[in-house]
Amino acid sequence: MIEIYSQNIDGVWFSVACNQGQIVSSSFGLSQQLILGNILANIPFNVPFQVFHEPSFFAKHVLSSLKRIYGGQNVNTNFSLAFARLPAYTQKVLKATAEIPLGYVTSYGLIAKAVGGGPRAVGNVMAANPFAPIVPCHRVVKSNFTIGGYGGGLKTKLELLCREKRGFSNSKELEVSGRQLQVFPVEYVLRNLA
DNA sequence: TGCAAACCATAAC
DNA sequence: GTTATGGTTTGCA
Repeated sequence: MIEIYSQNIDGVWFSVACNQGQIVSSSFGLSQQLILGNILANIPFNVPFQVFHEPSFFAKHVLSSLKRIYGGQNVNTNFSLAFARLPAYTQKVLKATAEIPLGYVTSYGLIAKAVGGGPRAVGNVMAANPFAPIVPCHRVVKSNFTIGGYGGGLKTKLELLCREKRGFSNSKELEVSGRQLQVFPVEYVLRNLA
């Protein structure tokens, strides 16, 4: 049984679907209806689900983590995510994205170089990210450090990145599935907006 | 700058 | 199988 919880914290809706301690999907946004739609679209069709009003202990923990991620705080996102039902390539891209640290961004193209495939394919995975904002797809931008797109709206993406600003000044290299992935301070994005 | 072409995994048909 | 679809990138005028 998949359990679905949603909660409004300080004017923003957060929602999570979980199954025995594993997160099947998560989402956030201004409209409860919209994010519930996201959640429902991402749960498998052959598993029964139920929507709860009172969060369980685990759900409470997840929801408050979502809220803290939304607030730009450093959060341990070591949750067990339901990757298994996703296509192999999608898993690789999401896992690479999950490695991008707070305060940094990278580009669609660089992720593509690290995990294979092309930039547009990476963009497609981002657009369908079932685990927002746990898998920080908002930290992926265009190669020229303009913002790119975002499911929850560009304004939201920008606000998230602003709150994640940590004053780093140098790029750095991550190791992702055996290859290097370069990440850059989020300031690179924020600086070229007027 | 702006436009066209190459790009590549998915989902839908 | 085939096609349509992007949260892209690069090259060239």
